[in-house]
Amino acid sequence: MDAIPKLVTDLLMPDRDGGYAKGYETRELILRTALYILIEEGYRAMSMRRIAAACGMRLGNLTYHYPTREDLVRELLNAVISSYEVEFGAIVHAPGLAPEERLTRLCSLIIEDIGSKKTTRLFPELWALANHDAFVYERVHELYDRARAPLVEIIAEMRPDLPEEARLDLALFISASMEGLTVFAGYQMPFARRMPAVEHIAVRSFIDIVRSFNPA
Amino acid sequence: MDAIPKLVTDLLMPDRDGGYAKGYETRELILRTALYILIEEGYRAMSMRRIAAACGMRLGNLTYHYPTREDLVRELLNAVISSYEVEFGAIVHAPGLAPEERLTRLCSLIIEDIGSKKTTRLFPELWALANHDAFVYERVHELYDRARAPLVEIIAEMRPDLPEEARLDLALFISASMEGLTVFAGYQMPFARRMPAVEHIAVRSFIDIVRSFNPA
DNA sequence: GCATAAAATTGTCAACTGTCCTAAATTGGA
DNA sequence: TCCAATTTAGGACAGTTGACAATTTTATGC
Repeated sequence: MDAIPKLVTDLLMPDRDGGYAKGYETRELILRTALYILIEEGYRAMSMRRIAAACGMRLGNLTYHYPTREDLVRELLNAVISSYEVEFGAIVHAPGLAPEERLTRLCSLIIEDIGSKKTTRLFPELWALANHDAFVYERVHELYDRARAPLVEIIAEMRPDLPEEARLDLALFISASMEGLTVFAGYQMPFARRMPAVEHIAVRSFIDIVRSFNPA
Repeated sequence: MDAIPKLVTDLLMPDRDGGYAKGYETRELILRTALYILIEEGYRAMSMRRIAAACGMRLGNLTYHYPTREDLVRELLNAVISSYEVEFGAIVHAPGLAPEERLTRLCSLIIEDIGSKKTTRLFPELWALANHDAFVYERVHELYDRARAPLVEIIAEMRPDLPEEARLDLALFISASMEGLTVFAGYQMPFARRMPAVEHIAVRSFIDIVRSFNPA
């Protein structure tokens, strides 16, 4: 298999404040394992015992590091979402390139990530959780806010004539449009093979609408 | 509150084959209650006891009608998804209308449904479940296949010059694009208020890309 | 190396889960 | 009206869950 560019680091752990290095490594193992189970088997299967067993440790040790399940889930989502935020924060502003070209590259990057197993499996779980958990809701939409920022910037360059609200609406549409591909052309989805063609349509469509949109 | 047009019947129960009317009503109550819990509290909260309690019946009665939880989930998804299929099957082919106008109406209808509480809450659950359950996967994508059919028809009218594959790709993009709005502008989502503006952008964008797309 | 903080083990707890079984009550057709 | 099929109640079961406490083992700065 060819080397697939890893777009997003799996987890961004919070800084170690006190404690031994061993404990820090253990917490990272725990969250990484929990993420693995979440992706492979779903949220329902991600029980404390299941995580501990998959880590090769005892339940008591897991509850030592994460006293409650809620603590663990919170930290897991923080770590996962933070890693996505870092990724999108690192998106280059590629000076000198035409805004259309930058829009194309940005969308390609996002769509490529959507096609990865991790993102295809993880985000539907997050969307479902967000509907019944205020913390997840906040954290997920905070991520999307940041992910839209570079989009808004490019749109502003292409359409300085537009009011800010219209730019936000355009960015929102483009972002939502790409996220929607997850369910249809994401990893092992029925139209995963059509992703390149659909990506082409999407990017063309995005450029067209940004160019031509009139909020009247 | 104004009367909100109900786009989709909650549930489409399978025909009664034998048994008393009472039992049929009970099964409908069970599925309706299960759906309510799924929407309000999520899949994890939808336990057999929780459903029975919310129905005001004993657990034994519930397991009489649905011996296993898997049976219940299966029947629930069948009933829910069937009701969506019926809805999309009933979409009028509105003869005499220009294809652009029919595309606009169809998209408006779908987006309006996406803004409903039921759809906004239910579908992310289905997407998450589909990632770990082959039955849900099949059933959900069967629904989407049917939902795309009228879209493909309209596109075919607008672009008889295009090869069938390109039409499917266009329909896929349009469908996915709308579904993606769920997470951002669905019921009680952060940009629910922007839905009308985003809908306008979406429809304009869809018409443009169908009109201008060149698969070369 | 030693003392101490940190980490990991082990066992327990009540609550909850899905499934199953038997007996009582109800339904609706003959 | 009566009776058999159907529906409901009620209880029991083993297994799982998250949380917790007491104990032992390990890591690390001095």
